[in-house]
Amino acid sequence: MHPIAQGAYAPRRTRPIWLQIYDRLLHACETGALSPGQRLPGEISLARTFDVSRVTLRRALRRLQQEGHLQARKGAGVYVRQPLTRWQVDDSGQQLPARTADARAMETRTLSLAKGPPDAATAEHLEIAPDAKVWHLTRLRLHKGVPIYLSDKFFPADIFDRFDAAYAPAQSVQDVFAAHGQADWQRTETRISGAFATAETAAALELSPSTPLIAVEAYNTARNGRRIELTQGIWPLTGVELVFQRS
Amino acid sequence: MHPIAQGAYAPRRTRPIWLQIYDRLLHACETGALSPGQRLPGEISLARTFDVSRVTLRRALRRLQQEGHLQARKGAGVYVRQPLTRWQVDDSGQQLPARTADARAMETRTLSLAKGPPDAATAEHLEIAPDAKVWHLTRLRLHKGVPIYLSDKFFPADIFDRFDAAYAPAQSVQDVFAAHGQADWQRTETRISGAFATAETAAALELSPSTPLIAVEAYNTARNGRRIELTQGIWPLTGVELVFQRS
DNA sequence: CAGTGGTCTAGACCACATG
DNA sequence: ATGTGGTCTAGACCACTGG
Repeated sequence: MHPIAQGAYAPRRTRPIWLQIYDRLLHACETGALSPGQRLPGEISLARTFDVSRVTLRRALRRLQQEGHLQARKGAGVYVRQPLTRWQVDDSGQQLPARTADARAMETRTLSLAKGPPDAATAEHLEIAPDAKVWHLTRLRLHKGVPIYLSDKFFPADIFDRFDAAYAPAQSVQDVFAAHGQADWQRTETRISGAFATAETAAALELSPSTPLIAVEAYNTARNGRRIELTQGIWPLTGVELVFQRS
Repeated sequence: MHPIAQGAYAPRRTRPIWLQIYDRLLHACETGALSPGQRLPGEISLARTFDVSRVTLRRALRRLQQEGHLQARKGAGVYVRQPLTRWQVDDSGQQLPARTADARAMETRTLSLAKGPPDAATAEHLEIAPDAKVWHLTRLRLHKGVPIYLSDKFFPADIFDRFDAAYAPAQSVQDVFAAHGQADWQRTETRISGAFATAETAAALELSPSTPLIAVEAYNTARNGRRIELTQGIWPLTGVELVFQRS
């Protein structure tokens, strides 16, 4: 028998079996008995090991997936995720690029960049005409190789006529702003809410579908009051901590 | 047959049955076919209505509970929740009490107020000695009678020697600050992360256990740098929107 | 191809809330 | 006492992944 499953269960009335299994698996993740990247035995096998039905076992696994400790891949198996980052975003002043406890381990991957007509909601957010054009930038941020943040950014194309050329060298939005004479801007509004992973967003973040997420929507505004950027981003509910500081 | 369940299901490969049931129930909540406060038929009956097993039906219900549209009460039934508030908290400047779109519909209920020794973590957060004393205030905020925010607040007792007397008249922390000569303070740090409802927190917020939550931890600091308040609060993941604005 | 996770079924027992 | 939701079981078929 696998060592994780050793020992009898506490009475069911004190704590459901599936939560006791959750406890043991979580403990195994935290102590390193299950190491990141490792593949778990199959669910049928695991259920036999824990001496429960597959349904009960899956309930424990589902909770661990929602919390980001495990990730199931259909047809492949259940894998132990890298421990989630407590990501500290300092959003005071004009400090846009998030400072991180371990900034060198952060990687930004550009998934797509294209110019086109905005949908109605985006046009309204940016306070532009529906027939104007916008740049649409989709990026993924990874910490130690683990995707932790997926964002869509929108910029009015009339202001940033050379977005792609300015962005390409360093994948830096700040560079784009600077190249278009937009050095003086401010993060004027940040909205935080909740959501659940769709099939697509789950795939991008390497999470199980239906995982709870935190969603952010933010505007950057130029000195003259014009909105020059709309950001919509999501990250896993657990394992990321957002920090707002004021001196 | 209940009208909500009318019509055949789309092929299972396009969308799982439980998600199709979820879709229909959600639509019923949004259109008012299921009105707030209403009790749903029992799960066995509902499963028969939707022509699925109880397990499949419960899967749809669970998702709706996680999103705050429904709430199950053991032994009593499943009820339709009041539509969730999009709660806008303006946290700029010294504006502590959250401004709300409909402030008159907000109610604050004090659950407990007591003076005692802090636990180790609280002492560290408030930067006080472990053997100092702190006031511990637990409150619940309701919008239109629906609990949406549960908070624990801690204050160093050496500063606020008459907390209870100053707090009682208006249930106002600001009044306590004013009565102790602490008019000049600042919200210096706000940390946002995720969590899941325990049995206790679920009961207080009238949610189903294991519902995903957003958690906030914040400090208020006096002019001299002394931390005078620690707040730890939680609210349902969905249905609340936190807004940070800067002019 | 075999094995995986995703979905679904038809039962069952329990603790709990309500009338 | 009845009915409720919470938990659990032992099966089954499917789509997908991998060797």
